[in-house]
Amino acid sequence: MPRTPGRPRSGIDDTVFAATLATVNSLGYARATVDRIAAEAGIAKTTIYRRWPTKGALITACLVDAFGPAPLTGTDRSQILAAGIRWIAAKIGEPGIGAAFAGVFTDAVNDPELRQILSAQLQDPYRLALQEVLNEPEQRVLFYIDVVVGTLLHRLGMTGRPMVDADVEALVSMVTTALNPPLSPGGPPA
Amino acid sequence: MPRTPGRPRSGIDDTVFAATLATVNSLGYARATVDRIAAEAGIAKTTIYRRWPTKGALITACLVDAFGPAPLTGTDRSQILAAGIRWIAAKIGEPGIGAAFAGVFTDAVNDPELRQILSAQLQDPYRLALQEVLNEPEQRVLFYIDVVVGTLLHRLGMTGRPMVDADVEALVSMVTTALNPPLSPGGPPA
DNA sequence: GTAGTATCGATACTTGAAGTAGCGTAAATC
DNA sequence: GATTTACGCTACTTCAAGTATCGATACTAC
Repeated sequence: MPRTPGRPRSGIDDTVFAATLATVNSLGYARATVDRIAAEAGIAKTTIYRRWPTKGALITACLVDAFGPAPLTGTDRSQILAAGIRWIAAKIGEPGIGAAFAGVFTDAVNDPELRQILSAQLQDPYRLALQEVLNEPEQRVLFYIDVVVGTLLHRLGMTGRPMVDADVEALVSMVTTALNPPLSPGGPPA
Repeated sequence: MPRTPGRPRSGIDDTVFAATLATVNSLGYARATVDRIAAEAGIAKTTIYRRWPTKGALITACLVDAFGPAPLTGTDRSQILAAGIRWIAAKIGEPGIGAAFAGVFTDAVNDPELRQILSAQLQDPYRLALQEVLNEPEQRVLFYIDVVVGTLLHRLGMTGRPMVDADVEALVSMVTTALNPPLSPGGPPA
């Protein structure tokens, strides 16, 4: 296994990710500057910028690492979707992750390049997996993602606290009902 | 009608609000600096800071002015809620308003003071009106607001474009179904 | 060993935006 | 006219993102 010459990169990615979440958790997203994250990780700020081009890219990579693969398990489509909703709700509730997610989303609103990074690296893998397992068209899956993630982030953003389990279950019920609409006495919806 | 001595404030609030939306619409929220908004309005930046303590407070006041009262009309609760959803979706689709809304919301995530302003001045009036007209408890109405506003903002944030009518109708259907759950063959939900 | 290459740490710097201070001036009341 | 309050203007402070540079370090190739 021939390696390229030069000093190899030290394995500090995990250290930086942990420092990022810890800093965001203790200081909030706005005060989690790259300087402070670097200090928390015990490395130089310039080292961070050699690996990730912008702060948004760093946070996105951190979230991709923190989320990992979605456990889309269940015996039918409703159960699979419900598992996915409970999983993302729990992740957003973990210390630092929710605030980092909301922060980078917020930054992406007016930054098309970051939006691209966020969409491609964070949303698309889960969207594609959901399309496969639910056998639903892209537009429909994107709608479910808007509903679930938007709701969870709005709650976190307006209250500062993650959504409580009872409301998560209401969300599960609402979305799974939309996925498999019940036949109503007046006939099925057009 | 006795007036206090001193030079009266000139009636520039509407001019500033219009300049704010115009600037946000043409440049995006991030580049809509207070300097540029002041220039667009043809006044000094210091005049803006004499009226609103922070940029977030300015944007919030601008949104309160732009939204106005919600038209919660209809013959039953579902129709009233549907009218409210279509109204806020249309408002968020207007040029500048959606971007300004997403921007302040984003800023509020890590700014408790701004969150307070946003909650008290923008959300609470509509929440209270909804509680009255829907005859639902506060927690339930807050959940609906999270779902509707969160979904609309997530779509705008991830795509840069407001939600199309077909998806707004899917949202209406989903939320009104949750408001008045249909009796399913397996029995009503606990 | 030496040469070459790529990374790290450290310091300093540029840029841009939020918010503040101070001052002269304009428009009102008394 | 005296007082009071708001405006325009310029300059300033503060902070964070991102960049530039340079010496030191850790590896490969010979």
